[in-house]
Amino acid sequence: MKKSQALSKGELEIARALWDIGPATVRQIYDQTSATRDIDFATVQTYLRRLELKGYASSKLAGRLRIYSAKTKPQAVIRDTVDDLVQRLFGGSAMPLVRHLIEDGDISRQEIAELRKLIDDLESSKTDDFPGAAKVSGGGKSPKEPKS
Amino acid sequence: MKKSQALSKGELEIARALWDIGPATVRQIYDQTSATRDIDFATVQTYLRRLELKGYASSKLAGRLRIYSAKTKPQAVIRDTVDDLVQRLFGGSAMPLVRHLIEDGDISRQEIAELRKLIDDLESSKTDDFPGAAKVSGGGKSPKEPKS
DNA sequence: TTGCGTTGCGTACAATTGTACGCATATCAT
DNA sequence: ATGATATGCGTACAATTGTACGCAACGCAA
Repeated sequence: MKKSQALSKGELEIARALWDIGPATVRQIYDQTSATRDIDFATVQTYLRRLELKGYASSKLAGRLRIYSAKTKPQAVIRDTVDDLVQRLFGGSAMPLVRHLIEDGDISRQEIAELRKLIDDLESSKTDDFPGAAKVSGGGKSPKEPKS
Repeated sequence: MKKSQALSKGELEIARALWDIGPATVRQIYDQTSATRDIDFATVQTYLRRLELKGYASSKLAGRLRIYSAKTKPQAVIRDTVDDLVQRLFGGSAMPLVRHLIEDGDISRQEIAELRKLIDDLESSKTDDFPGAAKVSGGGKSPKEPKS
């Protein structure tokens, strides 16, 4: 069977809003999203419907309002999305993207510190480990696995 | 003026191949790309045509073969693409993406070293981020060249 | 020279994506 | 009550994207 359908850019945007504010009505998502970019209420509605269709959200009627809830964790979707991009744009290696992000000046001074801490952790957790045996401190996540 | 049209995922893939191997015939791009993923020769042809239409490539006939050349630097396209993703997925801040990439275990140990170096450079070149807060710490590093 | 494979090029077409209309209700303020 | 407003829901439709067919011309091997 087909693997879970990927989200389009627009859908991603809505999904993000949904993650952000938790279970919400169309209007709430609309308010949040339209603050940043020009979008129609009905369009948001459609996106949410499609999000549900694709299995990324669920909804229930509460009175006459439909409440949408995210059904998947952001991490999973983000991973898939980013992986796909990395695949197409860099043939699969993440490093070039990291490099790009860092060199492109999108990282603030303050964030550099955090970043350093991050790689410190990473380094210590990876020492003398076999490839694939990486363990990330803090988040008990399942290891990456070959998909498709 | 009209903002340059974004590239679709498929187009990005082809663009990457084009950057990779430089000016090339359809077949060359096809060979390169089809090694990784299943794609039709004619499809590659179409992508290249569209790439040219959108202004990302140019081409000329050499004998009876059409040679395509990338017209834009990868950096620019990558930046636009990544920026867009970051916008939609993280509301504009790049850090969450960096964090994701690092925590998701896609960075090898060797790359960590490089990453650290990158950060060092960044830190020293960013010291005058906001006015009046000049506090230089590092030795003279090669300044980051402001590209566009 | 006769095929056969290759490429250019025009064209096609289904799926997906972005965007939204319109109607039937339901609700709220007056 | 009544009209203005909001929402659900079905439906629509153009643009973009992914994928490819088919033909004509070209060049190489037999």
